[in-house]
Amino acid sequence: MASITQKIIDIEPVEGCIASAMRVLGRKWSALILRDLHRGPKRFCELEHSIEHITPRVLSQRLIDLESQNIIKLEAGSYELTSKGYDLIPTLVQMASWGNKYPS
Amino acid sequence: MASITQKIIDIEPVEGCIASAMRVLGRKWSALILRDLHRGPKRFCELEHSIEHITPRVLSQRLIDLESQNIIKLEAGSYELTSKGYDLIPTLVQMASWGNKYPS
DNA sequence: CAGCATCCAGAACGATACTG
DNA sequence: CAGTATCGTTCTGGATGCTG
Repeated sequence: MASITQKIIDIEPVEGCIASAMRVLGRKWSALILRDLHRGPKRFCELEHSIEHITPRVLSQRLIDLESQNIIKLEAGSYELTSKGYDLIPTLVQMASWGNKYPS
Repeated sequence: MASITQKIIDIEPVEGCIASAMRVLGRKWSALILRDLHRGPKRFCELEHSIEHITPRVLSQRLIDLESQNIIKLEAGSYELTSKGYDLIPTLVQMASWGNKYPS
């Protein structure tokens, strides 16, 4: 009982907050970039190689998006997660576990 | 240390799983519809009224999407979450809590 | 009430080629 | 290496009006 109530309370007033997360994660490749950077800093070309099929144009766009939202930062030629970006990892884990339970 | 390693292991092999979740949550209004249905079954016009600014066309599209993915089902004139849809709530809560911590 | 049909504007993405 | 420039397509969603 309490847990269901809790969930409602958690979500109820914060639809804008869900939208905030979606602004970060809602575009193609974003989650993959975060997953990659979660393992450690990477340079542009490293990301380009580890994320199959992404084009430099889109990678560049996504990196600019994420940087402008302070999810990642460019440090000495490498991109790395900020703490704000790192805090998104639990959400990614949660999504992955759902996707794992219900493969499509 | 262990927790970081754990996270990497959780995410590493399942990029397709994150994509699965994004196919559900990645469209506009989807999260709001799930949040609403999480409180209980609702009819078309109830959703239409509780979700401000959504047009019937888009609501209809989203409902069809979600139903075809077995996230919701139509039961006696009302839409309700399936267990698959209900299992998405923790992700929504996680996203909301992130968005709450970092308001945009 | 519960949608569906049309039309349209803009965003998002992909392919390819090019530059400092 | 680290991107940027151009071009074209597809995808999305908003506006509006109609139907059983």
